[in-house]
Amino acid sequence: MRHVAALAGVGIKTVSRVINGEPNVSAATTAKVLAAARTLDYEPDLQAGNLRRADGRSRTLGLLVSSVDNPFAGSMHRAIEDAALERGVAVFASSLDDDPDREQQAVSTFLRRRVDGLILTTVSESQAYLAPELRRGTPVVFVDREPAGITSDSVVSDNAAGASAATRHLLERGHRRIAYLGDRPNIRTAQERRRGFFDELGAAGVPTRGIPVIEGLHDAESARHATLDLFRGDELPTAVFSSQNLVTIGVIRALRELGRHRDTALVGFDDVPLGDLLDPGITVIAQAPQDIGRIAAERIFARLDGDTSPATRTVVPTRLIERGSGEITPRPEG
Amino acid sequence: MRHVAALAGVGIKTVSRVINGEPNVSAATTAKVLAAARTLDYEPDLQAGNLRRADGRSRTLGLLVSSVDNPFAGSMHRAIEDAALERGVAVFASSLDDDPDREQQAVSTFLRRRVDGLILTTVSESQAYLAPELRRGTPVVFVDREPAGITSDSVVSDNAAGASAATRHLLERGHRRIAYLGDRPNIRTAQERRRGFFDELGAAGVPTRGIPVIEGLHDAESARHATLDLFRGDELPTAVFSSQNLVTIGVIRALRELGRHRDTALVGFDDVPLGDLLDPGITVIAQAPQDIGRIAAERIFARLDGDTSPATRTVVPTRLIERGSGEITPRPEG
DNA sequence: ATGAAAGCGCTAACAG
DNA sequence: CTGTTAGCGCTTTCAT
Repeated sequence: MRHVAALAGVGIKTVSRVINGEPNVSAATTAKVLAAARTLDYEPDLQAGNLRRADGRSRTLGLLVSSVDNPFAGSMHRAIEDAALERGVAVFASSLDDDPDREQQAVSTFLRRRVDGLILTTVSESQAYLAPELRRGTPVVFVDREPAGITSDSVVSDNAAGASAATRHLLERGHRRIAYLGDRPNIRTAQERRRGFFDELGAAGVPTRGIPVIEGLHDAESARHATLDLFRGDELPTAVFSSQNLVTIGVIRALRELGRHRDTALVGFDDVPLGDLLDPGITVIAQAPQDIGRIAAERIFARLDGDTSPATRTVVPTRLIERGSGEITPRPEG
Repeated sequence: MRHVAALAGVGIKTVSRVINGEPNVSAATTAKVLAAARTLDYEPDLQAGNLRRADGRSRTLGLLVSSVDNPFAGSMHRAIEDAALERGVAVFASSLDDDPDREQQAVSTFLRRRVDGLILTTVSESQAYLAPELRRGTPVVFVDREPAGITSDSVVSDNAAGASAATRHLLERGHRRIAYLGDRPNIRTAQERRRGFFDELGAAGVPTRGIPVIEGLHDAESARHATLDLFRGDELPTAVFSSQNLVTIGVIRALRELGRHRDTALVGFDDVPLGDLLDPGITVIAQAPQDIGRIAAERIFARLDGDTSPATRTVVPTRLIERGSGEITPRPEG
């Protein structure tokens, strides 16, 4: 900046004014400065500026997700990025791999970089460690999973209602032996889905004793194995509810291997890529990751713009998409 | 930091030493400082430190891809993030949507934030605008697409060889009327794939006059329409080569609608999610986005570590995965 | 082993 | 309209 000022033959502050488009600079001076900046390939240093700037904002956001390599996270990320771009805000992303230690480390890393806000899919038991930062005024929005041990804005799918809808869908088609294949039970989202499932069975008066429940599934392979095991017993389920997209994929693989994909109903929570092209098509409770991301970004920016109202909890509805697998009726013999 | 120093009753520099783990601080002092930092919830400001730090590094990388909401980009992103994490480097990601203006804007934004290096899937005709930055010593690695108008490290798939392999695969099964459905022809990657396709036809002595070629396809919908149009004519192709994953998806949809997915062969460039579960399974030329990302990150860090050897061009091999759609033989009548 | 002073590139506050 | 001075939070250099 000094160099530009020297080359343009003006004061350093004038350069600052031109770069930031502040008023009260003559057109001639502006032109001179711009020319000098161009010949020197000058790029202003945003970080240095933010050090002194009144609002102290870095125009930066931190996003923590299970993995950036995951369709759900990717959609959310994209929506957040688009909202951020409009405000000249850049986004850091970090993958957590369901590791609580990594969550705290990543949060700390972002805080050191003075992100203006944090959007996170938490994986730790409690996010109380964020309290001091929150008190300091850094907005934090929880997406997909609600916070524990702390109060802050959250944007989540209607997990219980979605799971209920899926279960009802299967019950209405006559299924009674519906297997529940779930994620790790310490994840609140998984608990909600489980609750929705059992509440609906209860409402229908279906005894839950005989219901096969397998939990702790975290990827397609473990879900595949669990499904294969499940079908080794007698009293086979006539339908499966899977609580997460990777689990759904594992179930699909297993049912195919067993040759049971045409006579066993399946409804999965969260959409599956190309689910409409499979045979049968996969009936799912689709979430709206784009909406979740967009709303989360809106919350962050509202907070940054001074909104100090109490923490909000936004529930984004899910949608049942019938594609075939969920409309299979029970085998006559059970 | 001043506050911490005051609370601990030491000089500000001592705090700096403790935080950065520098030697020559007594254990007692270290403990005092750490305690003070904890009670004040102190997080060092990385940006402020970098302002004065000798190497002037921000420990930050910029990644530019078509869209963070895209399986290929997601895999690459993840691999880069993992490599960066080991070195305490955070990653900014930005989606370009094939918009050259957006590319330059995003690059500029990242430069202003003083990223230590840039990894980009370029969409502009020429990247000559990066020359000054390159001269200044910022490493730039091009991924998936090679640079034009500038020389720098690049990591790309073997596009021509992959397309050749796909074409050979179809020729060997007796196909002669193979339709080519391609991306925008101004993309170098698309050109390479096209070249591989026609080279292989030429090598086999197949006349290229009658070969249906449709280009300029950028998403699944446009590809679907193009395929539907293609099958409205007479002299239907017996096989299709699609040059990109979204195009492949569009072709699959169209073939299904036409009821031709079992008698028309299809090989797609780039893998398709769940391609193994479709019926028929989708034969593809799979790329290795994780490898590309990993190698790109390695290049960046090697440059940052002082490697000044000439620009390298790393070609990552592709792999033909047979799943059924590519092994369909021509209809008897043609 | 510790601290004081200077300065990184910039913006804020206040002159001229 | 333009320039000067101070200082953001930290690291460097040099002294103690």
